Amino acid sequence: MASVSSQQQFRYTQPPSKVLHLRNLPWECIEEELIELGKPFGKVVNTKCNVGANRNQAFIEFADLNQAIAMISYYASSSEPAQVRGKTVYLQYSNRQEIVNNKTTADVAGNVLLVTIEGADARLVSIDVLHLVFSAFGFVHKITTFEKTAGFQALVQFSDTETASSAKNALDGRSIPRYLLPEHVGPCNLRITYSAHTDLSVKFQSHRSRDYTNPYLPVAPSAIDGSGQLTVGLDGKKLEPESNVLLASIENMQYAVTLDALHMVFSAFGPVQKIAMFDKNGGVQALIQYPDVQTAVVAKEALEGHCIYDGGFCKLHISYSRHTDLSIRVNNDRSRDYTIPNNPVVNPQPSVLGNQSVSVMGPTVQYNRTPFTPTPEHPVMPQPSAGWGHGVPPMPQSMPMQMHNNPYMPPGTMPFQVSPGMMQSSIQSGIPQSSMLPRYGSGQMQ
DNA sequence: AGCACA
Repeated sequence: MASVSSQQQFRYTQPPSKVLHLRNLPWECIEEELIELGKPFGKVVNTKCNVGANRNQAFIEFADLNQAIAMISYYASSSEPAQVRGKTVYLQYSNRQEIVNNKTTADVAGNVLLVTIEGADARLVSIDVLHLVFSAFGFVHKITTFEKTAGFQALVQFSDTETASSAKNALDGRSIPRYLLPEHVGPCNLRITYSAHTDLSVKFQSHRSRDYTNPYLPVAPSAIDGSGQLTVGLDGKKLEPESNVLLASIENMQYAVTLDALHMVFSAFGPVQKIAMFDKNGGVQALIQYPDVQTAVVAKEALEGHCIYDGGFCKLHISYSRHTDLSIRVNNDRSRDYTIPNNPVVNPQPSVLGNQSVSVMGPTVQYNRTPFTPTPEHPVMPQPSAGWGHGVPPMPQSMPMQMHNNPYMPPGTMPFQVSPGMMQSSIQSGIPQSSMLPRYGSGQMQ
């Protein structure tokens, strides 16, 4: 009933209303700014911002019609236009007499965000990139992704509303940093609202959903097979086809790297099934086999470019092997099949790590050592963890690493990059360090 | 730069 006549819709002079319609507002204008704008003329009793397709329109409602008239009259004759953040805004009477605030769930703050990834290549954004982006604001508990008519969407669960709000405020309307995306992927904007969810249900770790609080959650077969999904490394570069087998080459090998040392390093991310070491190009390389691609991905991302020992010694370079199952003919000091518990070891070497069991199944902690001084006998890097993924902090999750609250990068902050010195804390926390935080390109600001 | 209800 009472539909507004279409002739009245675009008349230049609307009949007065205590509701004013504002347009040409700056990006993501906030209710407080609207109140500030109207305050000199009267009492603003209601507002509605982020209206319209571009979300750059708004309404403000005064307590009294005369106050609205005062504001319109003032700016009608003022030499200075109404401005918000220095941007001229256009005012007119609304064709409605009151603001109807349909507070939807999207407006009610909660700890779960509904994220819509906009852009032609939105579905090429991997869940890992999303995790990285949102981890800048606090510990991300879970992420689920799905496709709806609205496009490619994700639900991102934080511990609390405050953390979720800080992420929403900083990221809504912004674009995912270019360097986090493969080169051929176009711009991807984030639209963020609150979800009514409080706790997401994640059954499997997969390319569609992750639970970073539960290292023991089974990995979905679909994730293991990759299903042709395009994935992106933490550095944003396109990866060669993922594999459960990693090829590690060791640079600057001042210390002999033993099979056991490699086993310890790589076991931090999951059960190592097989290792084969060999010489190539005057250096040492090794193939490390995990039971699944996921674990290998995590290990690669965490270890690439880092040194086994302090001082830049034994720097690892890791790529995916084309192998999927190594053939270990004999267990010796250069190759081993850890899936065969009692395989005789030929010419056994004294293990520098002591008498480790070779039973490896499941992410049980195998090297629960007290802190050690890094030496060739005790690689400095990977603290063994039962963590499934890089997003799983072995530390108490009730105390997620405190990131600085402002996600915007200070000038000069480098793009996401793991320097060797960060390695330890990166792995332990599972959360990017502040200096690794991505910088967010602003959405359209004008 | 021209009116919301998702």
